[in-house]
Amino acid sequence: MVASERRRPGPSPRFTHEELAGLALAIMDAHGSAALTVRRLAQEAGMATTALYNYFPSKDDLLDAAIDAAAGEIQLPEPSAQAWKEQLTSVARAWFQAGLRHPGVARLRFDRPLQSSRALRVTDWAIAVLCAAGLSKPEAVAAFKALTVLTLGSAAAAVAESRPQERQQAAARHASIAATELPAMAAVAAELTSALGGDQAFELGLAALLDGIEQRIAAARRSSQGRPHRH
Amino acid sequence: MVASERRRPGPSPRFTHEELAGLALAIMDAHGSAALTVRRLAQEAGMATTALYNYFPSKDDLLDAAIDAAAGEIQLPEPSAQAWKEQLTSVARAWFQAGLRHPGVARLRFDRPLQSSRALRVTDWAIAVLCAAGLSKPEAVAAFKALTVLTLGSAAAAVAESRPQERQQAAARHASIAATELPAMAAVAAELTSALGGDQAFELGLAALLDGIEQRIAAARRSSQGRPHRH
DNA sequence: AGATATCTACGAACGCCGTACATAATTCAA
DNA sequence: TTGAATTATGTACGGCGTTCGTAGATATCT
Repeated sequence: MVASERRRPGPSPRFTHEELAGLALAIMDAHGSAALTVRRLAQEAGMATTALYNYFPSKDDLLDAAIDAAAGEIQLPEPSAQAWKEQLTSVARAWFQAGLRHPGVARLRFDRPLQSSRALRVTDWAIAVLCAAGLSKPEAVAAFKALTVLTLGSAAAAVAESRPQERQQAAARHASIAATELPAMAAVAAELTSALGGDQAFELGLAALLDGIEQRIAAARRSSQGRPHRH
Repeated sequence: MVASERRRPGPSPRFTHEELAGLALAIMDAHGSAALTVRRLAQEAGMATTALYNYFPSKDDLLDAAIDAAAGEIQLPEPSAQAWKEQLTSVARAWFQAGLRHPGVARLRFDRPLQSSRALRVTDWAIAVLCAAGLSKPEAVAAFKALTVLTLGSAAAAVAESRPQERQQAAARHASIAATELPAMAAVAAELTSALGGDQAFELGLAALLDGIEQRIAAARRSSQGRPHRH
């Protein structure tokens, strides 16, 4: 059974999985996620189209590898129970920025659950921080999921809204909003079109979400200290 | 210029846009968003493939119409400044449930900004509620964006995680987590695999986010009452 | 009524896509 | 040297969104 220590004949591979994943990521970054096709990646790598299937069994696995490469960019500080809020804020910001830097990666979070090893490293860190801050296990898991959804969702939405074509259409629509039918939107039309909407929404959402989580922690601590044993 | 009041010769269309959009939505609901192809929709409608292009100039516009149909299901109460939190909670829940009912629609929020008329109706309502609750215009816009990202992102993530194939893979991965490498995840492995994870994360995130927004409103009110005019 | 303009419906075809398969070329162990 | 294992290549298939030329239906105008 341990006989998998056999030799490895045949020509040596011309690329590593890392190189191909990085190249795929670069194509998506430069030309959008729709531009990443098997044919194009093979061409830019200088190999035949179907040779890619010696590295990845399907395009799906190739995408997973590209996501993993992007997830590797996130730096994680040592968990600290006191500064949990600041730490989660800075890591969420880094995650958000990585989503902006790699358009088309953030939205993949909502197609498939991201389970690559480098992404799990972030998950593990965040859950450790949330548990150390005082959340119960189920609450920590739920809070982490809400944080990733807010972070990567904001990044994906900001990317979608930042495409020039979409910006023009949105601006035109906002300008033509009828005050009689959509009074509230007409009143805030200027804010809707503002350029940094995505970042502001993320920052407000992140701060509010963490404030709300802090309240939950305080409430749980209070109730457990108020009547420590129900007798 | 007003001469566009001409009559309309030619055969009468066999379908309305609403009918086709509803049929497209039904196909996505039953068989997943990938199953909605131009050819399949035409076949189920009993028409030739290319006849669809007499109704929608591209598949993109067809998708917009399907999203619009789903957005029409959301019921909106009369805005009330006192009960803003309860109202936003119930509407966000309805929005989330609609996302679950129509898998593949929620994730489209992160591909394109959703600007259809029936979706804008919800936007208008929510911004009116947030402004009436005491938020400034930019804050109301940012808070609304954060709310939609959390709501539809949670729905999209819950849909992605609920596919049987993904559930199996996730369960297998959680079971094989090495406690030495990912200690926090190993400690909460049971919670990670739990079935209702998506709903719980959404509920916690929604409650925490609204609590955080309430804090902001209270803080703004306090500071404006403390020194009402700066003189 | 007939002619005409305008609309819907259709079928064939184009250029993409992901990928299965058969085959050739390369490299190692025996 | 021989043979097995592995990578690389070219061809081909079915499906996709979409374009285009054309045929049929119908409301208006002469």
